[in-house]
Amino acid sequence: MSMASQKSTGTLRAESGQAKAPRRARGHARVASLLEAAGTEFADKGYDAATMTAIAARAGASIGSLYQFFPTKDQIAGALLESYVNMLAETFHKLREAAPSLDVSLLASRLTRTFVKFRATHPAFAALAETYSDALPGTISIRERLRGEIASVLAAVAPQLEPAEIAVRAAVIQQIMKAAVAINGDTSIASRKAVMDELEGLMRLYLDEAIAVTR
Amino acid sequence: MSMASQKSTGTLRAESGQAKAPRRARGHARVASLLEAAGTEFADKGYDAATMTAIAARAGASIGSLYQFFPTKDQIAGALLESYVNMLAETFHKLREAAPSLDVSLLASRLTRTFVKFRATHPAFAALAETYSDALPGTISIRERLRGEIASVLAAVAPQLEPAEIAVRAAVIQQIMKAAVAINGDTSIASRKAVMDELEGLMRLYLDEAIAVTR
Amino acid sequence: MSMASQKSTGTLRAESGQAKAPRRARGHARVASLLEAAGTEFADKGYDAATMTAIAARAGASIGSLYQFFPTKDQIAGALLESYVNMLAETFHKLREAAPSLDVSLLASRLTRTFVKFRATHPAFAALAETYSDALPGTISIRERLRGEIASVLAAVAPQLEPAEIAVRAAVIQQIMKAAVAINGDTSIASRKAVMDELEGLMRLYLDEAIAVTR
Amino acid sequence: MSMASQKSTGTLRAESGQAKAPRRARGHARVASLLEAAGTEFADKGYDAATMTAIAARAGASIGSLYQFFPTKDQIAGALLESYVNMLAETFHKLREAAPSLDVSLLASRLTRTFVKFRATHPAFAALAETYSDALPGTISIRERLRGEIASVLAAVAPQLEPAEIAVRAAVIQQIMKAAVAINGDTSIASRKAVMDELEGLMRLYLDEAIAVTR
DNA sequence: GATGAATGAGCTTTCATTCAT
DNA sequence: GATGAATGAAAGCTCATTCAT
Repeated sequence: MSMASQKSTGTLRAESGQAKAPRRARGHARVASLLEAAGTEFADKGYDAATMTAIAARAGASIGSLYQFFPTKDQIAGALLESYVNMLAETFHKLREAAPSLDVSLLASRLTRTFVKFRATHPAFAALAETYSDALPGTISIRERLRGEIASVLAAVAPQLEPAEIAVRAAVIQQIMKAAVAINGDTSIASRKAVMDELEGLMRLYLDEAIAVTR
Repeated sequence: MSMASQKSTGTLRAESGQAKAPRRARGHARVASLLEAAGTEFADKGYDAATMTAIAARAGASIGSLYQFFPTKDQIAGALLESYVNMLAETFHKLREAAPSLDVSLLASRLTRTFVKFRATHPAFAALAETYSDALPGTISIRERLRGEIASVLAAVAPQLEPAEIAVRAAVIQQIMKAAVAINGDTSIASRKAVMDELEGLMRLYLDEAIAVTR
Repeated sequence: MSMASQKSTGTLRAESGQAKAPRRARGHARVASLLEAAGTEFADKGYDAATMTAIAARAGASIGSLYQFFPTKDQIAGALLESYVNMLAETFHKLREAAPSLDVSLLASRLTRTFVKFRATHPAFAALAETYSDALPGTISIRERLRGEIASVLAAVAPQLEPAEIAVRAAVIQQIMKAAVAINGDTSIASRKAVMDELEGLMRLYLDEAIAVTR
Repeated sequence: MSMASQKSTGTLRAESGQAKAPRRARGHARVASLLEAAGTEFADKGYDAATMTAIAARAGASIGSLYQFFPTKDQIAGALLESYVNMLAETFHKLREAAPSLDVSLLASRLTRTFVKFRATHPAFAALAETYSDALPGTISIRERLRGEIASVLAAVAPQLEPAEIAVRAAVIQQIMKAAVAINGDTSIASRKAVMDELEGLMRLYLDEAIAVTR
């Protein structure tokens, strides 16, 4: 088992100095194709079972080339995860801007489907987010960061809420979003569509309550 | 990475014939201590990083002895997971029996805390449930089985609901229960207590709606 | 480069818990043959260039078998070195007992040739002693230990000397012994025999002085 | 282990054509800084553990630039070592000129400290000298060359000695000089100062004998 | 049944060296 | 000449599993 195995050590990205940045056009292309390859590999196999060799092979690169830019398995996973989080943050920013002019039920729908859609497009996200679920001490975890984004969307539609109240509700909303992903990926559920609608209804209910709360 | 790694092979518990049952009291004690050792090892390291050698060592047994009872890593994990699921089923059975005489808010509280408590007592459960989240074709997954248990509790308090309706609602309730676990284990949340209460409120709301739906 | 590389880290045998002791006859045989193989490999290639794979191959063992008993390269080197040091200590003990009844020139000869002979019989000793020349903090280095042995021989023939005086002279004697090894192994010296004699003369001179010093 | 590792291959400096000489001032500065960087890297890590990449980095040069001037690791080590040997030769030349007018005890002191001082100023010397201790067939080893220098100093103060006699004594003196380095670097010796003095005394004794021998 | 030795495929990582720009 | 990307053999080490005693 590698040192990077998430539960065997608490260190994780502790030592992960940033992956060496490419300084040439060729390098940029390589990094991009390596990240993409890593994405498919992690999605296919999960973090632990994914191998550096396989990632390099998928990218059509030599193992040495992979290590040139990502000196550890942790680091390529970290880089990938960071890009995912940034994309998600971007999505949330847009949602925050659109939110005030949005019908509550539409907002509920958007929120409920944000993670679901993202996961469909970037299937490695779940595997990595799970592996890197705990933050380093002194760091902000992915979960925490995304919760902050949700909070800012919520603040945009329910400005009258206290920050503490927003934080609590953002945490709940985040869980509903995650639940939607779980449901969506659970092939053992006969009527997934119905459950998804139910979840969306719950989200709407919950948002309504938040918005109406002090009115 | 091991060949047994869940995602790297499609085999999983495929070959898992039942772990050989011990014939004598001596054997039962061994099996029990091996399972316990596996539990702490999996909880500490996660499925992938846990090693058969470490499990045997924790149980004070030799590696050969471990393999006598559990011929693969999969099988000891499977046996452990099964025992956990049985314990949970037992909990749900009790809850189902108590449910009709329970206040809705009390039932909400019980449900919300069932997984939370169980995870506190059996920390390996989460690690294994995650690893073995997907069922073998033709098998029933853990998730599915637990959802069935939840459904039966729900049926006990809302007998007027159609089976399909119950199935959908059970799926949602299961997600709220999982959310509770997530919240409870997320140290990055400032006011975990408040979020837990909020979640319990949501559960109550949802149960109320179910029970009242056609009345 | 390995973490065990002597100069890149100050740690060396720091983490080297003792190599796992064999508990079966077969294991003992294996350990013996592995140590012997390691001896020839280290002698041939030096510590850094020696490979674990080559050691296992020389012993006719699988790489796994080697690691069963010696979990790191450091540890097999350490075990080997320790056995060498013990053999040398034994030699010194015998010399100490014989010393009082020995002619000074004979003692000089014996001392001068002790390391030379040992190195001829155990060619890996030099390579390892060099690599592990620095002691861990709180540990006693090989050099130090052997110096102690020399001191005890000296004390046996010059009992009137103060301990501090003995320590100083033991250090010098040790250097002459090492010099003898160097000379003996230096093929670029035309008249090695003559130089060896010269060195032996120097040793005799130095011993004489020590013995006569306060008489 | 690298292919260049000295003991693993018989090649050594065999292929070491001279490192390409730079044509311009710019190049000279580069070479100088590369050599200096190599010096600190070898001193820090030892020959094996030192990496070409690290040397280039220390010099603020690219790896390609390093290889432009020193096409192999062997060659940069060789060039460095040669510069060291030349410096030492220079020191010996001066000593030879001063020797006739020097008190024997002063000469003893100078000789004893020559290597000690040099090593303090050029800590990589020891690491490299060790690595390249054996000469290529047909070549003259460093040790041999320095022994020649010592011989010429000795000849300056003891002109009546036969060349063969001088060669033998030079070999012994060289060993005492090396012993001084060893003592000086051995932190496990309580009274290093006393041992150094003792060694100097031995050197004086030995020189006296040489000078007086046929007078 | 218990024990612990044996196995070897496979993993992550390193680094001297080469090459295209 | 400088740069940094590319390469891949090879190293140390792990661990599920098998087998002889």
